[in-house]
Amino acid sequence: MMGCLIVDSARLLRNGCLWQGGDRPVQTPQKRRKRVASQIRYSPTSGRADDTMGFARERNAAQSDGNAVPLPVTDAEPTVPSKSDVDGLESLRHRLAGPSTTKAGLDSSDQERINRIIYEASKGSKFFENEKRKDAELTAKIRRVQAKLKELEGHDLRGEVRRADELLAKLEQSRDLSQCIVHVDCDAFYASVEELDRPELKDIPMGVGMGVLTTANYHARKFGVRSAMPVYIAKKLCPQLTVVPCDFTKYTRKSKEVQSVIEKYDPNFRAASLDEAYMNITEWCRERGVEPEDAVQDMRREVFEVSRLTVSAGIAPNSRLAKVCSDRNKPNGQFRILSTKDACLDFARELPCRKVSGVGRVFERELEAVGVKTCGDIFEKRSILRQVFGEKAFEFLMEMHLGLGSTEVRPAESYERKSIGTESTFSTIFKPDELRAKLRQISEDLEGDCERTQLSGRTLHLKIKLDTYEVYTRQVAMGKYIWQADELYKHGLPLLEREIHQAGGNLRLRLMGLRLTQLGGRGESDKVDVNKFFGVKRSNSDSITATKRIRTGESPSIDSGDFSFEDGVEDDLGPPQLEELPKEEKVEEDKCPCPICGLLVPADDRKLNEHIDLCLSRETIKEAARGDQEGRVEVPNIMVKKENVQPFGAGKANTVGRTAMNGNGKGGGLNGWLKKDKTM
DNA sequence: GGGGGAAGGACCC
DNA sequence: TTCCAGGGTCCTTCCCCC
Repeated sequence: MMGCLIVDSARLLRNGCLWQGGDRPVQTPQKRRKRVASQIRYSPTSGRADDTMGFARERNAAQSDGNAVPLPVTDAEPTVPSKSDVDGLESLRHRLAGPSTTKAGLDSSDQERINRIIYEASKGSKFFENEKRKDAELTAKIRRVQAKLKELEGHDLRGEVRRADELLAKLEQSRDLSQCIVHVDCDAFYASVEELDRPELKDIPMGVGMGVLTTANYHARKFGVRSAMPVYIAKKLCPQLTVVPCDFTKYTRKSKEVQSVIEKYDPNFRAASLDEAYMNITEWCRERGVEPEDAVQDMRREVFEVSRLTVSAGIAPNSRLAKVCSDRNKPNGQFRILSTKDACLDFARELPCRKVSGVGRVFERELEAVGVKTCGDIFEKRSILRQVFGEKAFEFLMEMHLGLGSTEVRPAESYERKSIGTESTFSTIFKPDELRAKLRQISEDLEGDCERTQLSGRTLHLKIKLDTYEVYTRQVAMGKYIWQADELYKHGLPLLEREIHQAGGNLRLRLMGLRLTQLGGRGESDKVDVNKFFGVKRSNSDSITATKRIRTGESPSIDSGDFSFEDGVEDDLGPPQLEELPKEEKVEEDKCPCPICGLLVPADDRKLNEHIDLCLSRETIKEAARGDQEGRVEVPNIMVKKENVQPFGAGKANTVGRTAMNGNGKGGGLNGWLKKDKTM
C-alpha cells in the first residue's frame, strides 16, 4: 500500500509541478490527477501486500548499487520475495520483454532468463521507471477488473448469458465458408533481404535496425533478440550479434518482386505492409480445379524463384484465422484450416487469445484476470465479458470464440486514410528556442509528406514525449485545410508554447511530432467543413459509414462528410465560415442583412449578390440533402467525392474493443500507401 | 442526455 | 560506455455545450 502511494504520489507531484496553475483550459492534467486519485482509491486495502512494494524495493536496490557492475542474472532475485513481490516483478519483467514475445522463433528460447536479462539491462533508466509506472497502472486496472468480477458474482447473470447466446447465434448465421483467404508473410523479411546481399550473414545471429531493431534473423531470435528491441539490450542477450542498418529502398524493391507473384493469384490482393499480404484465391482455385494447399504451395515456390525469399502462408475461410495460421509453420511453411464450421471452432478452441491480432499484452492480462486464456474459454465466461470489457470488446470476443473474421480482401488503395504525421526522437532538449526550432523542422518534414501525398488536414495534433517518457498530445481544430510548413508551424506553436509555459520554461523533451487529421485533398486546402456550413452535425461513426460506402460502392450522401464543394461555391459562406477563420482573418467592414438568410454580409453590391446567389443555391442543396436523407433523390452534382481514397487502417473499420483488428491486416504499412503503389 | 472535441492508450507493423 | 522508433488505426473516457 505504501509503495503504491509512494509511486502515485510521486506522479501527482510530478504532474502538479509540470502542470502548475491548475486552472488551465486543457483537460488532461486534471483528468490524469483524477485517474491517479482513482488508482489510489483502488489500491488494495485488504492487507494484501501491494505489488508496488516490490517496485519500491527495486528502486532502493537500484539506488544502492548505483555504479555497480550489473549482477549476474541469477543474483537478481529479491532475497525473500513475497508472492506479491514476485508477481509484481514478473509482471514488470514481462512488460519489459516487449510486445513481440509471441513472435515465431522465440518459442524455444528461455523466455524467463531473457526477461531477467532485459530487466537488469534496463533497470534504473528513465525508460524503466516509466514502464514501472505503466505496469503499476495496469496492475491497478487488473484489480478493478477483478473487483468488477467479484461484484458481478452476486448478480443474476441469466440475462447476460441470453444476450451472449443471441449474439453467438446471430454471428453463426453470418458465417461465410465460401471464401478461401490466404495470409502471406515473408520470413524475417528485412533480415532475409540483407542476407541475400551478404550471404555470410545467413549463418550468424543478425539484426536490422539503428538504435532499435526492426527485425532479427532466426539465429538471433534463438537468443531472445526480437524486433523493437534496443540494440544495446540485444547485444547483452547475444554479444556476437551483427547489426546492419535499414535500407528501405532495397526492401521496397524486393517487396514488389514478391507482389508480382501474388498478384497473379489475386489481382485484388491487399498489401498489409512491405512483408505481408492478404489474398483471396477462391476464384483461382475454382477456375483451375486445384486445391488451396497446392495453389499456395505453387505460389510460395514461385515467390522463391523470383525473389529468393521464403514466405509462410496461412489458409483459412477468413482473414483473422488466416493470419494466425501463417504463424503456425513459420518459417517457410503453410497451414490450412478447412472451410467447415467444425474446423474453425476446433481451431479457435485451443487458440491462445494472445495469438489473435488485436489482443496485445494489456488485453491478454485483463483476459487472464477473468480466467480467459484461450478463445475456447470465452464461452464459459460469456456472462461477465460485456459488463467487464464493454460492448465492442464483447462482440470481438464472441467473434474470436467462433473463429470468425472478414472474408473480403480488397486492395489497400481502396481504403481511406485518416491521418498523416511525422515525429522524431532526439537527445533531450529543453531550451525554448531549440524546442521551437525542432517544431519548425518537423513542420517542414510534414509539409514534405503532405506534398508527396497531396493531402492536407483540418485538425493539427502536437505530440510530445518528456524525457521521462510520458507522452502527451494536444490538438487544435483549424477550421481550414492546411499543409504548408508555415501554417503547420503557426498553428502548432501556440500548443507548444502553452506546454513550455505550463512547465515553467523547463519542458524537457525527447520526442516531438505533428499529425494532421480530418484529411482532405489539396483542392480542399481553403475549404470549410460542409457539415458546419449546413449546420449538419457529424457523428462519430461518419468515418466508418463513409468507408463502408466506399466498400459497398454506395454514393456519398450529404450527411456523411465524404464530399466537398467545388471551387468557387464556398467563397462566401456566411457566418459558419467566419466563425472558423482565425481572428486576424475576419474582416470588419460595412454590412447589411441578407434578404434570404438575414445574416450580415458585406454591403458591397457584387459581394451581396454573390451571397444571395449562394444562399439560394444553399436552400436548393438543403432540399436535395433532405431528399437524400430520405432516400428519395440522388446527391446533387455540386458534391464531389474525395479523391484521396487511401487505405484506412488495413481493415480496422471493423475493429472492436482495444483496436482489435478483424484479422484483416496491419496497423501500419504506410510505406506502400505513401508511394501510391501496392506493397506487401 | 446525447453529440462531439480533446486526450490518452492499446494495438499493428 | 552507451540506455528503447515511427508510421498508422481505432476505442474509451472525460467534459462541455445544446
